[in-house]
Amino acid sequence: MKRMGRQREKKRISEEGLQMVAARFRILSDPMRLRILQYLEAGEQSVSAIAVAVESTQPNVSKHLKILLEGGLLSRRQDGNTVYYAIGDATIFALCDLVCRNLEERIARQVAIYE
Amino acid sequence: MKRMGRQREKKRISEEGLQMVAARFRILSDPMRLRILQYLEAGEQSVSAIAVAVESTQPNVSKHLKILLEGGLLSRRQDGNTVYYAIGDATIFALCDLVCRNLEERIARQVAIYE
DNA sequence: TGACTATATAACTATAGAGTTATATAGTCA
DNA sequence: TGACTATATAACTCTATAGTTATATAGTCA
Repeated sequence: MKRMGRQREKKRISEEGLQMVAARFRILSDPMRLRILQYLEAGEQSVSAIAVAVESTQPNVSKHLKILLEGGLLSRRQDGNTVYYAIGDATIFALCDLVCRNLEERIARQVAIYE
Repeated sequence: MKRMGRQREKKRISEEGLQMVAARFRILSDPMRLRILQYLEAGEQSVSAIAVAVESTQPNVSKHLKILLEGGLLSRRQDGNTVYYAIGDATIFALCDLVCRNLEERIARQVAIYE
């Protein structure tokens, strides 16, 4: 017998819930944002450092950081003139790992066809 | 000592890999597609049945089904005149569960602030 | 064959959003 | 204060895509 929490156990997700889930996936559906997240996996970084690392412009990176921050995926810390962003929700890496593993399997299966 | 597979163990993801991951997230970033997936969780269904269930038009549903099929998330089976789609990759439900759990926690935390 | 049904596709509209350039904001330091 | 730096925002362009309507395709059955 499982834990029978308030939800879980094969319940439908409400329309509002589906929109929230879709919005979360949408945040992760941009390569630039994934690059930023991957870069921040090592620890917090300033905006300008991130811009250099992901090879984009500062305004573009700021915009993406805002999206990630408002999505709750990052945290923000200001020290004097510079602003540091860091991973605020490590769950995303579990998500990405799932997707990566899955894609690897699919590719492996495709390759297997030709062997 | 862990399994030391070909990849894994904190490796960077290539630019191409990031684009594939982003594309996968993009497929899941639409509420209508999530509705379709949720409906199909119970088992395979015809296009017209899906259209009714998700309250959309047949052409619109067909388009989304194509996206999901090409993304490898669905399988397709034709029987005479009607076409049945089914979940082709159950991993997506693990993904959605992760996101849902996460959102629930976030909401719970927000609520807690006001108690 | 022709009438009918189920699904797919084409063409179009409307909107969202990624990137750019220019500028505003806000902090530091002389 | 003014010069300088770091970040945020505004305004714009361009592209992608969700949804619609109309039509094409392909299967069934008389």
